[in-house]
Amino acid sequence: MLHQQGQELATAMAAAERAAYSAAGGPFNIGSPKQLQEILYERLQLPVLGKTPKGQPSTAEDVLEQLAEDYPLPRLVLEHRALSKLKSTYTDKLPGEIDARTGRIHTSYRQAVAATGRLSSSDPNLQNIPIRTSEGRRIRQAFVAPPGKRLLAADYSQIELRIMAHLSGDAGLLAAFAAGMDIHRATAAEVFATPLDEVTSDQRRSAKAINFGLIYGMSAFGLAKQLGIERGEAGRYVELYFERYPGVKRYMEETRRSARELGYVTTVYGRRLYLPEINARNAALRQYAERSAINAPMQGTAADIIKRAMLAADGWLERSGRDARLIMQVHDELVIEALERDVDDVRGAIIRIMESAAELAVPLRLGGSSPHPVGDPVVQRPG
DNA sequence: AGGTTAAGCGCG
DNA sequence: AAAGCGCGCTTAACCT
Repeated sequence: MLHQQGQELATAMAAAERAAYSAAGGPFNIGSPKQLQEILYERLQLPVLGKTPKGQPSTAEDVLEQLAEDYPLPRLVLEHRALSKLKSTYTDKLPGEIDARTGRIHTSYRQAVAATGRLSSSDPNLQNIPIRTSEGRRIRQAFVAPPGKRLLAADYSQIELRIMAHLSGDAGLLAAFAAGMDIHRATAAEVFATPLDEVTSDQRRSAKAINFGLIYGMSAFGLAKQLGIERGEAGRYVELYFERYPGVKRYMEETRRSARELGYVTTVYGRRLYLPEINARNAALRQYAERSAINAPMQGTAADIIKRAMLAADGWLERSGRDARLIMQVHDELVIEALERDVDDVRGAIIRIMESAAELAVPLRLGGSSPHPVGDPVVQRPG
């Protein structure tokens, strides 16, 4: 199955490569940043829209994406890169990771790597198996349950934004989650002063970028870059957001203040992240620490919660006496393997356990809208 | 030959 | 001056 996809990827890569040579006016190593940089910025004289940390003209994805609007070569390079990433990292490698004794792929989780308390997965990393593109999703189809069993995947819906609502106590955000609203749509309606059912897809997309940006401590500059709009306009979005959700603004300010005073931030369950550079004179270092201060309580609390859910789920599965177990964790998602005949029971229990793993000021809910994951039935709430 | 770093990109 | 958090893996480029 992966072998077949590998062949197809190779063919598509060769086609993209030939087209790229034609657009570049001659052959070159398309995988070589140095050669590509020469072709783009010296031979073809394309505008330099970004630099690498070392000051070289960047050939990174977001830069090439912008250049692709006006020139043919960048799109072909991006296509080739996407295909090459899938083939080299997944299609070619995963078959060799199958354990001879179990016939399965086993990852290793480490508990003391990620600063926020997340698990990290390696050898191989099973927390970055493709899903965002259709070609990438094909790789997931290789992950299947043994005969008579099924895989269940259950992921939290917007857990970090729910934690932001909990931590900030913002009335508008709490109300939106209490009402079970589509949070990005609700944000768009507020920021753009539009009735909920008149929110455009563009407005929702912008609101989504704002919501994610908030979790990451992003500035108006970063938002502008992300949305491809003027900085002033991005600044107005942020201003409007904070007017509509003043509790969030207060929370962000208080988090920075407290981090400066204490030198650390904490999650809801008390995990600390120390930020020695929060008072640095060097602005870049200090601002990085500030963004970490904003992000860590939300990312870290989510990590705490899913760990509680893992313990509860494992306990329930064990006590239930069923032939069912936790297979893996992907930050806000658990994957369970169960007998076909037990699937409905296990699904119900997992939903209950994950949703009650923490008592926040907003309900915890599981996702259901996104087509999902590893193999088969996505765990959804009925109705 | 073997190790390290930089650039890039897969996921949440 | 920088500008969006947390990871791990692959390839190219550079080094010993």
